Amino acid sequence: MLIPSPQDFSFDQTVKSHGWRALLPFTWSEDAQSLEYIYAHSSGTVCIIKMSTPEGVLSVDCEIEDEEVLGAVRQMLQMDILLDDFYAYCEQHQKLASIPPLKQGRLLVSPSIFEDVVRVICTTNTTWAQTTSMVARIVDAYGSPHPTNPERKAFPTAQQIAADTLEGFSTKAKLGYRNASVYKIASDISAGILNLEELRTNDFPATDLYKRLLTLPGVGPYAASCLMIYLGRYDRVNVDSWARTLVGKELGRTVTDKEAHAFFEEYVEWKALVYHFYPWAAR
DNA sequence: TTCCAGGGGTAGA
DNA sequence: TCTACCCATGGA
Repeated sequence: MLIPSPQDFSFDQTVKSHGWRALLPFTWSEDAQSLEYIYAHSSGTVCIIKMSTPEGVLSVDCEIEDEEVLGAVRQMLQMDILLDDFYAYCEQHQKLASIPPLKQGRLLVSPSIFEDVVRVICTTNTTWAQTTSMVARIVDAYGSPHPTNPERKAFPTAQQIAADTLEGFSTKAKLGYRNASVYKIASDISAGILNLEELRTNDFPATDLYKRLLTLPGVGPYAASCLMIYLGRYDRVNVDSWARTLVGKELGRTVTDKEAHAFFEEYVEWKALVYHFYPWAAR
């Protein structure tokens, strides 16, 4: 089915906005320019959602094509994010002028906040290669298999992880010291103590949302800032080693986290989007 | 062997 | 608030 897209939507820019397309159950084909996601439908069926833009229009191919799948696609590609204010801001700043014509500003995210929380924790203090391995082990060990391609599995629910013991999870997922954090979050969701999805629907002030995210085990300033971006809040930069490198090149010296934050201070509520899509000389 | 990667938690100042 | 230190893991 063909999906009507906002005027300022770019499938290519969204998919390539950061590394999520390389983490299961996403798979990206550079040759076909198509993104696949193994989706656990509420009916219990696991299906493969294939997204591409063969004629410049977003096309979705799935065994199940209903409102739920369409909603998941719109969610993953952030199609309902409004960028008008951000683009107006960019047009007032010469350095950011390239962003609106390129239709940048949307990031690839997961259908559930739990999934993005687990992914982000798996990016902390490790290499990208190890992040992909960690996420792959979680999906392989606990995800529901596709009925006809059982080697392809959906991202597990919190309940599927919590059904195992911490020892079992640690042995299978091998997240190092992150095991306890991810298992605790999954267990709390499964027990009904924690509801991450309410962070999406409730209209929290940004500072409250940030504080709520920081209460999650394994989630610190970097991870919380990442998750805020996925929730459409851009007033905190997820300063990581890459941010320090880029700002360092821009300033011609090595910089601390504090200096990296200071570099983006002028971009008010758009700091994180500016970091992601700033026309860095190195790119 | 040592270092470190898209940091987090804690203790102590 | 800031700094120092440890934290599993696996590749370089």
